[in-house]
Parts: sequence; structure tokens; C-alpha cells
Amino acid sequence: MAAFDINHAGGLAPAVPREGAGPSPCSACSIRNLTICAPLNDIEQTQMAAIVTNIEQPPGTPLFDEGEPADHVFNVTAGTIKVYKLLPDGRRQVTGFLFAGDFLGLANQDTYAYSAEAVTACHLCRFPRRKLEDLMTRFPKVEQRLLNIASNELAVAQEQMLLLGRKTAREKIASFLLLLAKRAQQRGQKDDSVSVPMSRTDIGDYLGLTTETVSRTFTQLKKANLIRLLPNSQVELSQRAELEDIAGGF
Amino acid sequence: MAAFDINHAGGLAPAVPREGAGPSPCSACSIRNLTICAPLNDIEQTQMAAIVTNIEQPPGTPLFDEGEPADHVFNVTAGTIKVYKLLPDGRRQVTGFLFAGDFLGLANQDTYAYSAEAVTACHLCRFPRRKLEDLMTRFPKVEQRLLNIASNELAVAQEQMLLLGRKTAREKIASFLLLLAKRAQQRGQKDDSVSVPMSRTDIGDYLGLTTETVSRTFTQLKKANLIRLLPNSQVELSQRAELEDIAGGF
DNA sequence: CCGCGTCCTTGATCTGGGTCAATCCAAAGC
DNA sequence: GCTTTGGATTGACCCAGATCAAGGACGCGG
Repeated sequence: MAAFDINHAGGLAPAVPREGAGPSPCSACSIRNLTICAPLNDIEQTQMAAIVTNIEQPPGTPLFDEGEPADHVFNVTAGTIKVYKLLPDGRRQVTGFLFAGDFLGLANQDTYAYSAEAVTACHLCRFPRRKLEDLMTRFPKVEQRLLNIASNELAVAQEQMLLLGRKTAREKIASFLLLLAKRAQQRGQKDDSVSVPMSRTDIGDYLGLTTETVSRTFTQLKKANLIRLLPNSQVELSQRAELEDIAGGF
Repeated sequence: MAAFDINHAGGLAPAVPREGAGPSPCSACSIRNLTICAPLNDIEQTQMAAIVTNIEQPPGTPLFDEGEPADHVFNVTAGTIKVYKLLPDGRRQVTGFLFAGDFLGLANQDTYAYSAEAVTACHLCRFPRRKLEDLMTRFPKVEQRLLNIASNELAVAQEQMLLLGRKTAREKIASFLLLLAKRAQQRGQKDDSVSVPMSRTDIGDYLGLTTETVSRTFTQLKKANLIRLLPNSQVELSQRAELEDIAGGF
């Protein structure tokens, strides 16, 4: 089916609507309960499916860039996306990593306020923004869901500000690993080890650190027997409770 | 009318609904076009006014604390509020300052995800959350407005992450002053000088710096003739263009 | 007008994380 | 197998901003 490995995490069934697979191609979507489609019944879902395009995004390719006209919104169905902002001299801040079920592209201006790029190979549902807006006035449930998603993201953003402004490198890395673990759990993956598909540079740009500091902090946590670095970018969280303490600033 | 000076900025007419002042006390509200009430007509506005309580908040007093049941949402009508998160050892991250017109208290959990405290004397409209939710299902316009506000705040939060993660102290202070100026302009205030009602500590906690560094950076910008520190916590932005360059990371 | 408390500023010193510079290592190709 | 290549790691050194420590200024109550 899928011609290439979508996700290091593995084991995830392709959540993509297959063309003509039934009355609503989305009914087979394994992550539907995580997305904006969650509150819709079958008939409504079909109308949603009518405006959606399924796209594939190879690793390292841009989905859109900051400043481009914000014509589409997206829903990640498989893979990992990073979103980031740049300063003129190239300094970068990754403002988030997105996984299967995450929504992307909310903008109240007519241009994107940030850039988005595939970290791993990704599948996404793409909605024309205008048409989704039309659909939202018809289905206020979707708008409610979107408001929920937005306020959730706001809470996450505030947590991230606390991290960026006030946490040490050690606390940042611990928080990051636990966040990945929590997100993976939400998607129903095993939690004995976390997939860390992004580069040290991406992690640094997410946490306000350099690659070197990220690397050093990983080794430091490894030497303290709090984590183990496994093959295939897997990280085992050996002492979850202690990591939680570090991440929480205790 | 108002017994005490609401705002260092001065010149702002009390935006508070006075009891029994007319068919809809909110119709006199000078900042209505900034708030969630903006899209409502007179009749709808009256229904909104029926669930609202006007409250006063003396400087330095808490509005609510992180973890408390999130029973109310608020709209600032005058003054300055700070919202922040704490770590167990007392490290603080101020995630935002709120001014007249700003909305506050959005939460998708049943508890507040952050604390809020008056910086200056404040007036706010308080809505019981449950009742506002009922009202939103009746007036989808309000829900739309709220989604707009939320996505706007998200964009602001991402900008702040860029600041916290990747900007220097100098760039942070320049960005901060310009943000205050922009917000003041939105509220229709003169823009030759900005009111900076919050303490150096609050500014530091907002920008991920210490008071000392904030203070030193202010003097540094002053010596470079980019700003002037005036009485009454006013700051004159003498070289706006150059400040913009610094803030933007050029 | 004085005294007091709070915040702000300034100075001296320290340090966590940045910078610069080699390796190291593993996957991909030959 | 060997080489290439792009991260990842590690080491040596540096510096922006933190920390520690005085003063200074200003608003407020008496």
C-alpha cells in the first residue's frame, strides 16, 4: 500500500482516505477522533471529504513558507511536520512539531505566519481554506472543534514560553522527551520508548539551544541512566518519574 | 466618575457599563469594537449585558490562579493585567500583558492554565463561562469572533517564542517597546511615547531576562539615543525605525 | 519636610550555554 | 570490502547575561 515507511514509529495503519473506497473515504481514517472531523456524522463527513485532497510530503520538503497566501489548511494523517519562524540572519525558532491528527494552517491573516516542512515522509489532508470556512458556517460543530483545538494550542504555547524563558537545558530536554512520549501515547503508541525523528538542530531550534548543547545534554542524561539512546532514533525513558521531576523544575 | 486613575496612559474614558444607564449599558462602551461583543447588534448586546458583571481590580491583586476552576472569562475594559506561569521554585514566565479590549480566561480544561494579576488598577467585564458558552451556541458570531481572537493570540505566542528562544536582550527590549506602542495605537492612544506601567521584574519575566539586564538594556538604548525615559513610566521611542530594525533582528 | 519602603540602577564577578574546531559514526553508494 | 557524506559527539575556550552586592531615586504616609 504505502510505498515507503511513513514513520519511524511504525505500526500505524495508513490513515489516508483512499479514493472511492466507500461512501465516505474518511470513515476508514484511524485518527479521525483526533481531528476536526471528529464531531461529524457520516453524511456531514462525506461533504467534508468532497473538499479534501490527500497529499504526500517527502522528508525535508516545504509545505508552505511564512508570508505565502494562506489558501489551505491541513490535517496531518501520518509522519512528522515542523513549523518554524526565521529571523533575517537565519536564526530559527521551531514553534512546534506536528504528528498524525494535528491540525495546521490556522491563520487570521491572509498569509501564513510561519513556515512548515516535513521532517519525515508525511501524508496530509488538504482543505481549501475558503471552502472549509463555508463548511464551518454550515457545521458550527466544526468551528467549535477548531476553537477547542486553538485554545489547546494556546495552552501548549504558554507552556513552551515557560520552557524557553525559564528552564535550563537539562529541564528543556527532559520536557521535550516527555512531550514526545505524551503525544505518542495520545496516538496510541507504545510508551516504553519514544521515536525522536527530528535532527539535533531541529530540537535545538525548538528548545532555544544549539545542537552541541542538545547533544551534550542527551549524553549527560544517558550517563545519569535516565535515558538510553537506541537505534533508529528511538529513546528509552528509563526513569520516567525522575525525568518528570527534572522537566517540572523540581 | 471613576474614583481613581485607571491607567497611566490616561485620557481613556471609563469604558465600563454603568448600571441602568440605558437600554444596553454596553452601548456606551468605548472599546466595544475591540472585544467579543463587536459583532453583536443592540438586542443581542443586551442579552450579553444580562450575564455580565463589572468588576474592579486594584493594582497587585490576583484575578485568579493557575489550577483554580475556570468558572469565568473576562474582558479588560481599563488597566493592565499580567498573566503568568510559575515553576515550583518560583521562577516565573509572564506569558502576556493584557490591556483594554483584551479577552482573558479561555480554557478548554476546567481549570485555568495560568495565573492572572492586575498590574495597574483595572476594570473588567466578567462572564460566567457556562452562560457565555450557552450564548455562543445562540450567537455563532461570538464563537467566530472568539476563534479569531484565539488564532490571533496563537500568532502572537509564536512571535513570542521566537523572541524567547532566539533574540538577544537588546532585541527583546526593542521588540517589547514596539509591541507596547502597537497595542497602545490599537487602542487609539498617542504614539509619541509609550506607557510602561509594569515593573522591571515583570518585564524580565516576560522576556526571559533578569531585572538587572532589563535595566542595563534600557540605559544602553537610552545612551544610544534610541529611547528617552520620561516621568510616570513613559518611554519615548525617539528612533522608531532603528528600533524596528533591532527588534526584527537586522 | 522627613523617613521609609520599594523599585531601579550600576558595578564586580561568575557561569551556563554558545562558539569554534576536530573527530566520530552510520547509512548509502560504488 | 572501501569511500563518501551528513549528522552527532566531544573538547577547548569564550561571552552574554546571571548573580551577588551596593547605592540611588522616587513616591507616599505621617
